[in-house]
Amino acid sequence: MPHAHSSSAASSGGDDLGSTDEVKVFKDEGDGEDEKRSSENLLEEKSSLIDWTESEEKSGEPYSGKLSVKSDLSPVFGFFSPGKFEPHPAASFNMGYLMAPYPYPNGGAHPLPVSMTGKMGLSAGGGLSLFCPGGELGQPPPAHMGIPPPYQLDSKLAAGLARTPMYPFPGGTYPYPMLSPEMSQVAASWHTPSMYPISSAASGFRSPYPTSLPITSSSLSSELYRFSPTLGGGLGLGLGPALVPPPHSKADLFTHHSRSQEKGSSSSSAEKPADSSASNNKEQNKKPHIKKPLNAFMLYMKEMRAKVVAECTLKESAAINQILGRRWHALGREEQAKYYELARRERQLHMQLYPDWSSRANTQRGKKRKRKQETTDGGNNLKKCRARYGLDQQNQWCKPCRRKKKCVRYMEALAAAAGTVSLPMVTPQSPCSEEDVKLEELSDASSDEADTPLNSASSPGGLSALSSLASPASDPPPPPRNPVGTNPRDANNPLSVGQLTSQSWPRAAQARPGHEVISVS
DNA sequence: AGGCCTTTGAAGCAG
DNA sequence: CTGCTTCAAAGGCCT
Repeated sequence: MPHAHSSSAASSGGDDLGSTDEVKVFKDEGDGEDEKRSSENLLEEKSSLIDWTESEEKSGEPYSGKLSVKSDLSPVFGFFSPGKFEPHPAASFNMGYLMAPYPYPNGGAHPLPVSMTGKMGLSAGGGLSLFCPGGELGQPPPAHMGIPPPYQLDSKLAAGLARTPMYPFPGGTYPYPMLSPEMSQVAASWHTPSMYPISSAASGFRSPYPTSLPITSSSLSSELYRFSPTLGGGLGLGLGPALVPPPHSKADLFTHHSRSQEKGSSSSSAEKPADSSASNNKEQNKKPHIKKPLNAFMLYMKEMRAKVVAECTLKESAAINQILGRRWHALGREEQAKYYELARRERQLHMQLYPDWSSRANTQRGKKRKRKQETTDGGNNLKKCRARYGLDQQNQWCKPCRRKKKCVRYMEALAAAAGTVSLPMVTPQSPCSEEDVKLEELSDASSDEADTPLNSASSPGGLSALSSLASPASDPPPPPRNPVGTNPRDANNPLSVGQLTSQSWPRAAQARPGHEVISVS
């Protein structure tokens, strides 16, 4: 492992093995009305403290742990939504593999009020509501309950690194709160606690892996639980509904419940393949649909969606996702690291559960393939719009051009040539909350920094290209976000299954449409 | 009823 | 190797 944080780092990046970290409780100190609606729930759920104890990492047994439930305190695992914790056989366990220390009891239900964001963070110190509420900035929570960030980002880098903005904002700047000196300090020291309740429906995390056992609430049964790699219950991976009963049958293993699948149908997804057999061929029906594991951003969205929905009146996911995308970029790197780590575990678990699964199977599924994106014209079409209307009339561009934000490349290329990075073009998204307004204000105030090339790296890969420049030699080197290491199936992958290292960052400088990283050379 | 929108990241495929 | 495409979640909107 070329980087300092190999598997050993996973055991030292904040949580000593064998030690027990007491979960810091993030509690809303505010007294607004917002608390009212969940105060009762909060009180009720301040009944447990979950301590996560990691046992020593062993080869082939990368993650075994023990979860113990205490009383009197409501746990908040950083961004992990705590909630009512039902004592479960898995509350104390020692699983052999990939058991994530993220108890997500109650399906991710969160004891803290949703709409408190308006008065936390920002109002307190001009910071983000994403950050510590109530001014409790003194001590960060455990990194991610035993999962150290891939590496410790030095504060300077954390302060300076912003990613290429994906969204237009008033003033042509991107609201990177991290650019604020205050926020840089916060970012360097804090993990974002998830302070918001997540409705059970939208809650926490879906159960991407087979679930079948009806728990208590039928409406929640498919959402709250996910099964463990051992299929014997216990803590599920990461975020989601952690307590997962063993599936009844193998068929259950391949049953995915998701809102999208259940959309418009009262039948579960498990039944759906048979229902839609008319349109699907038999082969496809035989093969249950195994969904892709959620990536880091998806996990983040899952957690934060309810919060944004609560803050905003709008419920359209498209708009919500835009906001979440902004916040994702505004998120500190350590925060993101947690999600990357979780996503990595998701993939590992998924791989363990479905060794033969390939995403190709999903793309070739009976479902009507989504329309191809401008393949007929190829990339030329994108250039046509730009050439046709120019950058100043991007509203004239065709949808795909705008959607793919090809202009970003163009603009970034120009900016790179000029030594600065300009903004991407996207349909404007007005902020829905005070927080977002503040985000924009912050970005305006710090637009100069934001426009520096250093801050233009896309997340998170873009950071890699720049981090070395930004970080002094004495700083811990970032993990090599090399392409090789990202695919656990890759034989060369240092993070192959069975290993758990701190390396969790995605490919370096992965070029994405509209999210291109400008290499600084 | 089902696709679209919208986001980021992962993975697969084509050239 | 690079770039493109699809899918993962979500829910209102649109056809």
